[in-house]
Amino acid sequence: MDEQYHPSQVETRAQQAWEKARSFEVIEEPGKEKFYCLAMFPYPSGHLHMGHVRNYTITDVIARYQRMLGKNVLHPMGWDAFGLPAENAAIQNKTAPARWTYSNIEYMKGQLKSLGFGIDWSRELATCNSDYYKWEQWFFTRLYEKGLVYKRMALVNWDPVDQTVLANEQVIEGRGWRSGAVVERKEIPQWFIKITDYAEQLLEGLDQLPQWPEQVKIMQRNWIGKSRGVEMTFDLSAPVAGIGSFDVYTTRPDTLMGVTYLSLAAEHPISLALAADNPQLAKFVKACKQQSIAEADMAKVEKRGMDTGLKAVHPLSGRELPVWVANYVLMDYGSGAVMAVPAHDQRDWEFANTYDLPIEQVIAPASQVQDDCDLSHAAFVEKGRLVNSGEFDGLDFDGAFTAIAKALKKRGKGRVTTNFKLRDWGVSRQRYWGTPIPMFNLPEGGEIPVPLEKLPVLLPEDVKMDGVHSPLKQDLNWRKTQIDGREVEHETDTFDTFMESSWYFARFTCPNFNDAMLDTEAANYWLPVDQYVGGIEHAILHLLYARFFYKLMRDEGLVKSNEPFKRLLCQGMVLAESFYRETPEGGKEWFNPAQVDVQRDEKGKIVKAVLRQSRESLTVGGVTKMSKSKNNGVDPQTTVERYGADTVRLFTMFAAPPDQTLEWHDAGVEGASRFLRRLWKTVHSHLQAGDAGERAMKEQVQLDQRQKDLRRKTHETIAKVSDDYGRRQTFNTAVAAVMELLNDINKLADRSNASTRAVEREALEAVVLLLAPVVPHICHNLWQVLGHQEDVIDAPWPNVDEEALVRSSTTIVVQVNGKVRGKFDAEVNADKETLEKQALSQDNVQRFIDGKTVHKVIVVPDKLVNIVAR
RNA sequence: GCGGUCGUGGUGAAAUUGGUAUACACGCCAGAUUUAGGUUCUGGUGCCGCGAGGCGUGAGAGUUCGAGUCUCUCCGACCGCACCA
Repeated sequence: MDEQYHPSQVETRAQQAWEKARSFEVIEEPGKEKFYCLAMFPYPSGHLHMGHVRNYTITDVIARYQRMLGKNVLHPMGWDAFGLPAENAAIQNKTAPARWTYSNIEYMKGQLKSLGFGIDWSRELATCNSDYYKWEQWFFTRLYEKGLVYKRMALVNWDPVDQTVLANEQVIEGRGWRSGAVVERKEIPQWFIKITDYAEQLLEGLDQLPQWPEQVKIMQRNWIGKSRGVEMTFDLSAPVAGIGSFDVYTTRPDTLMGVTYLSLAAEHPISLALAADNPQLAKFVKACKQQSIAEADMAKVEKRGMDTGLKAVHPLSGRELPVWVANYVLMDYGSGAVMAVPAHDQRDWEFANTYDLPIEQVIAPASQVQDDCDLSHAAFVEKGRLVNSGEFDGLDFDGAFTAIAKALKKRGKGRVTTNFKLRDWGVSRQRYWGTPIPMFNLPEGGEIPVPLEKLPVLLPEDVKMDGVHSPLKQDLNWRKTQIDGREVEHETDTFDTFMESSWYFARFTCPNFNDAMLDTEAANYWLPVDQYVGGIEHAILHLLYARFFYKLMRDEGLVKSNEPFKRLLCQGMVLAESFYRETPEGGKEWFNPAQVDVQRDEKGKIVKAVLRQSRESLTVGGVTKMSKSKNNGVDPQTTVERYGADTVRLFTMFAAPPDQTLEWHDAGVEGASRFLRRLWKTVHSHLQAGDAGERAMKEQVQLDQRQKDLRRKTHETIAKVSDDYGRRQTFNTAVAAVMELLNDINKLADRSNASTRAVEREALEAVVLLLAPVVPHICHNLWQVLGHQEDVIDAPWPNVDEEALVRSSTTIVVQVNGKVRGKFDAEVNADKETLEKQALSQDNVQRFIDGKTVHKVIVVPDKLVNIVAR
């Protein structure tokens, strides 16, 4: 064994061994317990970033741990290869999106291999491959046949100069990112999948996921947003363009008598009809349309509106109420019309104050005797007791809900409904680099799905991008085709890329199956995924769509279970310190942490940061998410080359619990590297000392106290680390526990007799086994030099020797009035009376209860005695 | 705006079921080895105080024998919001 630890040699050796033995390729073994461990597959952007490294280190640790527990572990990897960045990069680099994507995949695959992830590369897939998207297209046509797909008009961001649709991301402060033109909302025909048909199931399914983080389940519940309310009809006092009424939905029918006006979306048919011969209103409608379709922007925008002059009839009171057009109502949500109760809704309250609309109180606080409440500063939004509501006065929320719904129903003006905030999934994208939507458009209007024998609808890969239009839409040859002798046109829109990421985990079970979307035998062996790991940013959309798709596949008979991901872990972001200097123009020039030296005071606090080369002083910009704009990204490749993959993996797992943010610090990486060197050195010295003393262990030599203590520490650590990997998934505390054990081994540092060496051998082997999932390369080598034939990846996980854990005595803490005043050793399981007596006999305890009366003594066995004295 | 999360030493963090606050590591200080520096090793390191002791988990209140942990109010930071993935 080499005395020095050389990471690159050690890592090459281990990686070659795994490659040669195809260690991570797995097949279905019906007799063996399976474990499907999945990381969210990466978008092939060009380079791995630290977020990827963190994600795949977590799944690799879990996968390797489960393998050592004896399971048949599937840990696959693939590429979420369609998407917007490829189109942008293609324009910039004057190449095709396909070429750019494939070369990125090639490079990033090499990076993943250099990190030593135990991945079954035989199952690799890329979603831009037609073998993959063919089945997605087929599945869409099946959904069409089942009536789960429909086409309707829906809003997009429209760039009037480039004449193209923009993603929300491409709209910067209301303008197109390339043209700079003010972006407009536009309605165009788009395909939708009826996720709302599954809203109830998606909601109920969350209750069957005890191993999901509570916060994710809460967010999904809120997103689905099930509510019970009343849908009602407001008649217009005079019909407009043949429209005599419109519908609104409310969860607060108890406030119905307080409605003082109604608001319509700019795109509402009534708004449009009125705008046709009202130039002022037309101007306002146009202004409303120059607004982002992103909900966050909608919420922040200044609320504006315009009175249409039209009146609507209150369904119960018969009062005529003004109808407004408002910029905060969107046609795509609900019915595109809302009733306004300024007294009891904050948004309506603000709007009413701006435009001097009446505010009429109809709810009084339930706790108060008098009816009035102060509405001069804010709306009263709590539920309470009805006032100023005629026959409904005095009712509480539930009573009013029932009574008002009944009254509306009697007049044929409303009904109680269950509503979901969840909206159907719009899957049409007017872009090139995606899965072509498998539909034929008929010349006379309407469409037919592309039959299976004509699938896949291939996306041409050899294309030129002009930066504005989709090559698909430009290519008339591609568009024109025939079916059954009829001239038809291919749909030129492509799918939302969430489509591909909604079922890739199922395809990993049979990536090369050509006869169907899934090989049901393989799929039902591996699925559901036992452990899914990915960023919290996917907590809602991706995870909801994937759950939905899984239920669709179940109903198609492709999979048998109801939920795709049994256990979920959402990892935190990776952050780094940022540094900048002010430029003469008043901007900020950001410098990468790798170019910066920091100076500290005697307490260790950072006082100054300077540019290493010029010694120019910089401003510390704070710890933020690694990003291009702040130039604070740390390149995984450079770090691996400098320290080795094991050091990077160790630091990543040690620096923070997986679900929290992780701050990247080179000093911390140094520490991880130091620990691995110390581990290597300890094993080396241990082997140098001679015979491991296995005979001593076998012959059950009587151990002295120090040896017993180390054995106990060894087995306590095995228990702790197993719990941390398996149940708690706190890898940082697992690593810390192993560090403690290694510290204890080195403290003992007595290799003079065989029985001590035997205890030390047991401890060191435990260290190597326990760390093998985190730092597999060094452990692969150390396991060999410790004399084992089998690879450490195939070694069984160590067992806890319960006998080694037994303690004869334990430390009892003594408190007086909750403050620690002493400690003593006591026998394990000592009875309460003994502990109380011993605690009271302590000198320091006597000092603190002197002159006081002991009122009560609380004894927590084997832990603590608290004396309450006054 | 709505929904969610998080605030503990100089820093990353630990404290798992309400029971010793700060494990493990970084940084810093001192010493040893080497000595060009670094590496390596040993010891110290929450704050105030000479000490006994007091204070201390974003701020404030509450429940409890006992609160980092539970409850309420406030402040701050971060994530998502349906066409970035």
